[in-house]
This record gives sequence, structure tokens and C-alpha cells, in this order.
Amino acid sequence: MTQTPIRPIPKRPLTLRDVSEVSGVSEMTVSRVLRNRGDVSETTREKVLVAARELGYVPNKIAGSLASSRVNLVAVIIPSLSNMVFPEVMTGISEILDDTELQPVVGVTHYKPEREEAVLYEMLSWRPSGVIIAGLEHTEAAKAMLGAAGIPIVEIMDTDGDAVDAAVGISHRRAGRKMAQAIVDAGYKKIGFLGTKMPLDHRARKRFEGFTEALAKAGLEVADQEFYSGGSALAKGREMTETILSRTPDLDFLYYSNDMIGAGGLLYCLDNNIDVPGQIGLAGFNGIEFLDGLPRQLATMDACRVEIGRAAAQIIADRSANPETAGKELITLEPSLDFGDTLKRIKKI
Amino acid sequence: MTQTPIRPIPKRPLTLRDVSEVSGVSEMTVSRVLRNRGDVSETTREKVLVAARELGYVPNKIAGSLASSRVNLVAVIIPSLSNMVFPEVMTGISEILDDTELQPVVGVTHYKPEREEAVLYEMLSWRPSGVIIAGLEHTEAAKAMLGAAGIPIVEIMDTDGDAVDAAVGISHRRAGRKMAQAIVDAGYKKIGFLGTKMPLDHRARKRFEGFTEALAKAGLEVADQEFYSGGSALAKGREMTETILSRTPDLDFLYYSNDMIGAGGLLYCLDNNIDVPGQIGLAGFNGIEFLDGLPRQLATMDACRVEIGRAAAQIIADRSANPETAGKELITLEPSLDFGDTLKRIKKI
DNA sequence: TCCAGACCTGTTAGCGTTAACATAGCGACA
DNA sequence: TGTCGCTATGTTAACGCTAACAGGTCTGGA
Repeated sequence: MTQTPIRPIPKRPLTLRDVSEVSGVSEMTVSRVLRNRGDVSETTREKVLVAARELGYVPNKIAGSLASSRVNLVAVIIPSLSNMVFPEVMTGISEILDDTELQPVVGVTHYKPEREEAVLYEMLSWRPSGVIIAGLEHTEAAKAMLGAAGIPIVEIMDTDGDAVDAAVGISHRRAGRKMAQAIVDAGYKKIGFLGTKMPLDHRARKRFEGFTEALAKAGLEVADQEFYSGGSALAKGREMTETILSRTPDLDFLYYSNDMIGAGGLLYCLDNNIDVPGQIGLAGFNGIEFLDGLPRQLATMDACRVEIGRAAAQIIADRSANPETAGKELITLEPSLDFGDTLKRIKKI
Repeated sequence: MTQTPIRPIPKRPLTLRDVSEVSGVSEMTVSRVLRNRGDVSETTREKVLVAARELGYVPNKIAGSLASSRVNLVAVIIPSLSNMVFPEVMTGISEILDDTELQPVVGVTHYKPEREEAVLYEMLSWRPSGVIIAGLEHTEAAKAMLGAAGIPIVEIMDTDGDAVDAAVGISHRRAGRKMAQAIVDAGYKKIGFLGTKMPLDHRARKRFEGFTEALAKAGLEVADQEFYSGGSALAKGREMTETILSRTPDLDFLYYSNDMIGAGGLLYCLDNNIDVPGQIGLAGFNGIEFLDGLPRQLATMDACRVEIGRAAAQIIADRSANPETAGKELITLEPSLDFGDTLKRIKKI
């Protein structure tokens, strides 16, 4: 019936002092044991660990970080989590950071510059070991903060522009051009574009710019466009496809700004017995895994999401381990085109 | 050509002292201005804000939190981000916390108890204002930590079991029973179950238990089962459906443990001209928004994800504002059944 | 026998901020 | 005119931990 005589009343958060008292050594020694730093005899180590476990002691990183002025956090600032793109980037980041002391902390901006600024400020106030932030476009204030933070900064996803420090991504202009080229090569002539109403999604904008630019070189232009916002992307893809095809029935290609609406479009075409890719070709952007299960494989372009996450995290990890590495790395990955079943492979005539 | 004379050399992180020197007041006054706390004259306030902005000062929350022993973080511990379920829970949490000082910090466990334990330890070491954690099943050590943390704990998603402190969720047993009942009522007799190979997904397990239990009451049992792990859920849904139907061709209902594989199954049936819901009925679980775009609406059950997030965050916010509220709230939400187009509505004969 | 050096443990002084209290200035009122 | 009571500011002492240094003990080689 005897309980372990754990002091029952105080209910105040435990500190190193409590552990040190129970184990009969100094706080410093307890700290050493708990961090595996410095020499401690095996007997002492054991005593301390037992005491800590018995008390249920959890170290206070707030105090530890302040004292050591090292914070094992990496701020990750992204526009959205509901996109499936960013969870994949997170996967890449975690893969690398799991092998280090570092830990990602996520902030979401909802594509709003002022939110980004606020989130960044908030994050920096925790004095993280590094920042991974989506995009190259930031408010002046945000750029100033990034520049002055004195920690590694990696801007991800995009390489069309100037980075504050390091950058990892793909060229979205190039991705747009590449897709346009493939479409032109396949012989399509009357091309429609379907995208999101997102003036602040700079990467989508750049893809579109690259796309129209390459079409122009081939003497073509986008014949019709349609935009949406909100709602189920798959359902919207259907609706938009219906709308654009009823408005401009002789389109022979539809380029979607993301795979989800592209998938919706594909389902619409199949439902309506439209010959894909004969009568109409389709392509999306991103290569999301879920597409695998669709009746036909949508042509798409891989944005190298996991690799981007990995590379970005690697830069932070390396610099964190090796502070003198001056950096300014710029890693440009090459998006690969997947023709799927919805884009003819016919080469230039 | 004159630059603002920002001291150029030191490049050491700025502190309150720097701002206080530039603005000519004490550190305490600067602190008061920056936190909007206590009386400060308008002139002084202005001076301080100008100095802070000019220097690009960002407060150090590490030090602030240590001194005030208040940390405005809420630890959110979930099994996965790639599920679409949890991003929705996050949405609910953010909605509520955005109106407070509190900020969510996410940790991901990948359904591994030992990861959960580690993540929890890590999180608690930041002394957050509260913990929102998925599920009621935790290791002994994790339960001990939660019990001893002395902060509000909300276990979410599930209410079939004992909570450490507060809990918000649905009864997955009940959800399973409810679905079984609807299937039985519609007159289906030979029922197949398709799920994930996830012994540690307790909620899926409980749904299955409730499901078989309700079938048993109607004198039925699950006629065949099929499990998967990894890969594109949509594609796997197809494969599994093909497999189970070729093994047991006379099944007249397929119950999927999540909507994604259910959608794959639906696409398979449509491709193979199987009459849904006449020949075979289908149902999933979760009510994910993306289903809206499918050719036919999959029957499903809403898990109240956003509401769960909101309610959990509200509990933390309330208790954080009002520490004496003793708590132990238990909020059970009612999952609603959506018949969609794949489950006959015929009532009991 | 003595000392270098490895090993183990303790002491002291912050880290940058905020809580709590102290003080200065100033007008108002009996 | 003295004192109360307000506002505006400053001073001091933590918060819980770790870096840096200071011993003290023990070993082995000269």
C-alpha cells in the first residue's frame, strides 16, 4: 500500500533543482547527464536518470535556449497546408531534420503578404536556427527582417528572382515554357487556360507567363481562359471545363494550373465522351500522387516537392553544423514532364 | 547620400538594451511600449517605436517567456499531415486561436507511439499553454507526462475511452454501427470491408468493431476483407476492389475505411459498368470535400473535423484566459451520414 | 615520490526579458 | 501648505538553464 514518496503537494513545475535534490548531485551534473554532455560517472548518471524519470522531469527548453543561445528550431513558412504540395515539402524537410537536433515549426500565410510578415516576425522572435520560406516575393519589411536575422534563410519553390540568401526550387517560367513547347510539338493549336483567381500566387503567375511566352514564339496565343476560387477543386475543374468548352467549343487543349482541377476536367471529358487526347489534350501541374487512381493518367509536370524540402533542410542543417559556411546556395531543380495519357507525344512535323 | 546611422559593425542580435540606448529610455519602458502594457506617455511611445523600427528589433520570446513564465504556444500532436483529415482539424484550430494570443505548433507522429512520446516530450519542454493531441491511446509514459504537465490537455477525434483531461470527438464505434445500420436497412446482405493495414489506427479499428457489432445484431457478418498500406490511396482503392470482387464476386456492399480508397472503388465500379448502388453499394468515411467532383457522390460519414478543431482550441483558449476553470470537458459530436449516390435509402421492410 | 593529465563534480555568472516594487513629478483639494 | 493620489519612469531580482572555469581525486610513468 506504500506509494513512492513523491512530494505530493507543491504541483509547481519541476526544475533541475528538484532532480538535483532527489539525486543528491549538483544541478550542473544533472544538466550534463540529461544532455549527454561532458564526463559523468556511470553511477551518477544512473542515479540522475532514475530521479528524473521518477519525478517525471521534462527539461525547460526556454531556459536552456536562453542560456546557451541555441534554439533547435527551423521556421518553415508556407502559404497553405490544404494544397498537398506543402505537406510533401514538409515530408522532405522532416526526412533531413529527423537526423539532426533540429525541429521544424510551421507557419501558414494563406497567400497573404501581411500574414507572412506577421508570421515571420512571430517566428523570428523565437530565434530559430534557420528559416525556410516559400517564394521569393515578400514585403519590404519581411525582406528586411530576413536580411537582418543573421541566420540561414532558404527561399523555396521558385528560382525566378532574387533570393535574400539561399534558394531551392524550380523555374516556374521554364516549367510553363516546357509545357507549352510540348503542347505545340504535339500539334495542338487552340489552347485554353484554367487557373485559380490568385493574384498573389506568384508561382502560378510565372508559369502562365512562361507558358504564353513559349506559345507566342510558336505564333500561338491562349484562346480562352477561366478562373475559379474556393470550393472543391475537383468539382470546380469540372464546372470550369464545361464553361470554357461551351464558350469556346473548338479548343483542342486545356492547360490547368494544378492537377486537382485538371483531374476534374479529365473526369468531365470522360463523362461527356470527349476523345482525350485526340479531340482535346489536357495537362495539369504538380504530379500529385493521388492522380494514379484516375481512369486515365493526366499529363503533368513534377514540381520536385520532396526534393526541394530535402535540399532546403540540408542547407540549414549544414550551416547550422558549420556556421562559417558562407552560403548563398542556389539550387535549381529541373521539373520533369509526364505525358500521361492526355497529351499526344507526336513530335514536331 | 547620408545613410541612417545604424551602427554597422556589431552584427550581434539586438536586445532591448539597444533600443533603450537609441531611444534614451530604460529597457523596462521599451518593454512596456512593445507589449502595450502599463502607462507610457505618447511622446515616449513614439520615440521607442521609431527606434525599434529603425533598428529592426525583434523581441526575444525565449527570454520573455522565461521571465513571465507564459508561453503562447499550443502543442498540436497529430498522426499525419498527408491525410487531409488533419489539415482540416488544423483549420478549425487556427480559426479559434487566430483571435487569441495563442499559436499552434504542430508535431507529427506517423501513427507511432514511440514517436508520439518523443514529440510530446519535445513539445512539453517548451512549456506550452496547452496540448491538443489526437486519440485516447498513448504510451504509459506519455499519459504520465500529460497528467503531470499541469496545463490543459484536449484529446481529440475520439471519445471511446478515458481522457486524461478534456476530450472532443466522435464515437467511432457509434459511427461504425450507424453505417452498418444504414447498410442493413437498405437491404444489403453480403458485405465486404476494405481498410488500411494500420493496427495502430485505433479510430479505424473502433469503427470496424462498431460496424461488425451492428452487423452481428442483424445476423450478418463481414463476408470478406482486404487491407492495404502505402501508395496512392485512390489507386489502391481500385486494386483492392478488383481483388475482393474477384475473390468474392457476390458481395453486394463494400465499406471502405476512408473516402480516398472508397473513391478508387467507385471509379473501378463505374469503369466496369457495375450498377452502383443497385448491384453493389459503396460507402467510405470522412466526407472529404474533394469527393464533390466525382462522377457520383460516395456515401460517407462526416467526422466533424473542423468542429473538433474549433472546440478543442476553444477549450484551450478559455482555460488559458481563465485558469481556474477546472475543466475535464467531454464533447461528443454526432457524425452525420451522407447517403450520396452509392447507398440505397430503402428503409427496413 | 612526485607530477602531468584524465576524469569527475561543483561554483559563478550570465542569457534577455518581465514582475514587483520604488520613486519622481505634478496637480488638486482641504 | 502639506499631503493624497495619480501618471510616468526606473531599479532590482528573478525565470531555469548552461558556459566557463575551478577545484578535487585518481591513475600511471619518470
